[in-house]
Amino acid sequence: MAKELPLKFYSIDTLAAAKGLLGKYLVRRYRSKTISLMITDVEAYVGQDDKACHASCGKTERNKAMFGRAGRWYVYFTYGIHWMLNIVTESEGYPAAVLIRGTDKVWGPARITKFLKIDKKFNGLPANKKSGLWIEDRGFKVKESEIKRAPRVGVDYAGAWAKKPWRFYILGE
DNA sequence: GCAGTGATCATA
DNA sequence: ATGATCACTGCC
Repeated sequence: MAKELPLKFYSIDTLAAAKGLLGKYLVRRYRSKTISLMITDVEAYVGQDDKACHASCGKTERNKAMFGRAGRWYVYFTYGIHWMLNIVTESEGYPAAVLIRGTDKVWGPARITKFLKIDKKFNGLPANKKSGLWIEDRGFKVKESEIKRAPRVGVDYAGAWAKKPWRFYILGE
């Protein structure tokens, strides 16, 4: 039982979408091979008021994907080496996204993109089979009581927003 | 603990 | 045009 998540799955409240993604499978079709990883760690970035969100300083060439339709990928490059994978949420025009931070087999936002060969090409593409990168529901249920919360990582500069427990994860860490 | 790495953005 | 910044990783 593997059901591709419809794009409308993402056009809801970002925190709800973030929690909903735990236990789902990130699937990459690459050179006739299919790799799947269960999502276990995510962070929510919500709107222009969120000082930790890239969109807090307005729309730019880099972050415009976050302002687009839900269910698209927002992929950006940072620290000169790393690609970060996010899925856009909520309604078009409202900048919000969920960062995929960890999976069962590969942990670490930059490691995931490296492992799955994800780069700028995916920025703005829809999360469906056609794009080669999508998310599936394979029937794995995550109980609300199993979801742990923590402040987001690497956003100390964001003042009060840095304290918001918008990181959601299951298993260890 | 902190260097490495380079696209992106603001400033000019 | 230049300089600062950066949702990280890996090595010291």
